[in-house]
Amino acid sequence: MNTTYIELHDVFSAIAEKTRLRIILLLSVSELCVCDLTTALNLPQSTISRHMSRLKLAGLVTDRRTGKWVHYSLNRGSGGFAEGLFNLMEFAKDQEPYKNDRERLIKYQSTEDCCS
Amino acid sequence: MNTTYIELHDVFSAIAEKTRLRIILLLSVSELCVCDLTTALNLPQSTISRHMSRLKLAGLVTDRRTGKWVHYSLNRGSGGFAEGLFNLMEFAKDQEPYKNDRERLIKYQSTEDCCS
DNA sequence: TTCATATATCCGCATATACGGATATGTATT
DNA sequence: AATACATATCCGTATATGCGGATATATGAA
Repeated sequence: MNTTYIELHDVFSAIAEKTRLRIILLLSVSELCVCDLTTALNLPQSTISRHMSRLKLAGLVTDRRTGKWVHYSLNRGSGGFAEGLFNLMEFAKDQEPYKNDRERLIKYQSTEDCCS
Repeated sequence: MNTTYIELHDVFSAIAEKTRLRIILLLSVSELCVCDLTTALNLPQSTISRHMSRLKLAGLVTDRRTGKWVHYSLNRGSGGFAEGLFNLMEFAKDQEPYKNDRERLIKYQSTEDCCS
């Protein structure tokens, strides 16, 4: 009985929040750590961390610890549902605020480097 | 400037509610009027009507008036995004409470007939 | 062990939204 | 017009959830 039983409501309510949508759209580009997201979205660390925990619980992201840093990435290939959602959302990647978020992240990553 | 601009958050927050999910899964079987949904879900009419208005605003359903009755159906083929969502959700149709809702609706439709 | 840094969790507050009875609107029918 | 029925909207209440500073935990360096 270890089959992952997906509840539509759990997944959709995890996605139905503006900040978490921004996070997902950023993660669709590359794996990121909490400090990356904090900078790109200009939000307190506790806010980001809380959202990541929610996304993880819904099975939408996975985390990987490397020393002090925790790297999050989209949980692709986990059976198809989450993957299907991510693909559907792609069309919005050049809308705001997603496009701006991506640019801010790239600019930041090219200068500083929180998780070296 | 009449191109329908889809906001991810609007659509997902419309879907991320338990009753509205049940409504969408029922509509994926057939077009229904408010009285059908009220019976199948055993909820007050005002509750159903309010949810329908929300789903319509998000572009997920369309309505069609016939006399006193308003028939709602899924807004398929409206560009792909909503359609894609509906297809993704199909996998859950035999989970509860969706399966039970469907059976209750069918049983009711075979006896009474609110919208004749 | 002590300190610094990254992340997670706690907690009180503010806000958004679902609820459902009451009421309004719309559409026949007589 | 008066009535009946289906649906939509209003409104006060209850609940869920996001917020962010404070604090706890985890890891590595000195």
